[in-house]
Amino acid sequence: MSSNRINTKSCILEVTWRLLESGNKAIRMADIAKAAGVSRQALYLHFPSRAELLVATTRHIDKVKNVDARLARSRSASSGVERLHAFVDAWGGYIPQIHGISVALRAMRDTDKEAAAAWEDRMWAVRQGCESAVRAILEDGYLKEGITEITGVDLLWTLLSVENWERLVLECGWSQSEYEQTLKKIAEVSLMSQR
Amino acid sequence: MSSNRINTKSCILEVTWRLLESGNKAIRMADIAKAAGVSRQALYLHFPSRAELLVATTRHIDKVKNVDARLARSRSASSGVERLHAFVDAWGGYIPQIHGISVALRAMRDTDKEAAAAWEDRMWAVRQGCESAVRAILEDGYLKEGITEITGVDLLWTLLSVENWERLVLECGWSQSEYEQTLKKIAEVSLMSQR
DNA sequence: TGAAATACTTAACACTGTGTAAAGTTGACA
DNA sequence: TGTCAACTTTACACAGTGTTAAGTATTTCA
Repeated sequence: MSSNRINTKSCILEVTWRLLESGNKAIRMADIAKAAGVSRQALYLHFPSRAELLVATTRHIDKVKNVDARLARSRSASSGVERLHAFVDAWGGYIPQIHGISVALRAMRDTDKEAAAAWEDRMWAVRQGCESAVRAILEDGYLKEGITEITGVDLLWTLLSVENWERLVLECGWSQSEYEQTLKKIAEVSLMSQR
Repeated sequence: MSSNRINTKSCILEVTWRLLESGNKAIRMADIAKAAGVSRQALYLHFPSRAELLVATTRHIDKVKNVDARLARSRSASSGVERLHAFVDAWGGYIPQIHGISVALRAMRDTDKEAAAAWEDRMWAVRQGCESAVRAILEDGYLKEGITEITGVDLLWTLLSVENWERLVLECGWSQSEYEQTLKKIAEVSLMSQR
């Protein structure tokens, strides 16, 4: 694991990612160091704190998984409903990839400002995606009566939360495609006027 | 605060409740002790651990707020849709009351078995409520095609999560009645066949 | 060849918060 | 008067994060 001198920093990021994704909550700095084959103190040579290591790990994952490209694809859809579907696919499909790190980041939110800011930032990006989907529906003239643009965004953003994915997929045992299909349907009937 | 000798234990429970509800996360044993006017060690004379103090506090709140009576009322409704509405009112209206303690309990879930079990227990009770609402809809013959009893329960249970309430009410700034009305509507269009 | 820089290691310690342990105080009650 | 219950005070163990300082090995470059 030490891969002598061939970029210890990215080795640490990879290992952190792997450990967090392993499902074991309560990953400590010592665990990461051990798995990366470096001393615990070496982690602090590369990252000032646990929170910043986690934040750097999310950025690393985003880069590897190319989240921008995923989300961009949803923006190219023409109609509102297509855009909605594409966004649910893009973000909903991304959640399982970042689930481990998201658990760790959320757990630190209460005590650590860095972590809180990083998570909020991430959620803000998701909200942007919701916003453009809802706006597309609005422009098509299909936004349900009684729903404003803002409440529609609030609603879609809430439906697509990581916590809801966790509950349905991890706790209730839904498959990823059941999750995606059902969320598309619920988003539709909640936001769009039916005909 | 010390209310000399007039039941220190319930004084501790009250103070714990008040502190958790104050919105400040990161309430420590020392904070509770100070607010209750006893030494930190006195807490351990009444409660074996922080987790068990929190669990006892939830039980105390349930007793004071009479959660059983609240939920029982929803069971007396005759039609499925009435039952659904009554349950959203009952549980949705209860969430703000237990929000503080729920944050603390969820934060401990990862590291403490007691806390995890207590929260799961609570969520199981909510799920029961969802179950009887969905079953009533099913018996009325109004359960949406493509939705089984179980997936319906999963869905309603997810919609009514504390996390969704937090997002809509605390983050998005919805009023409690907006929350309740909208959730009733979404539950309806998601679970019931429209006519 | 040798000095300096880089990337670590080892070891020790400060700090926070939980939980344990033991000895001392106070008031009620019999 | 003695004893019990309900505390208090003090001290410490333990885990995990983060800091500090001194030492080592390898590369770089003058």
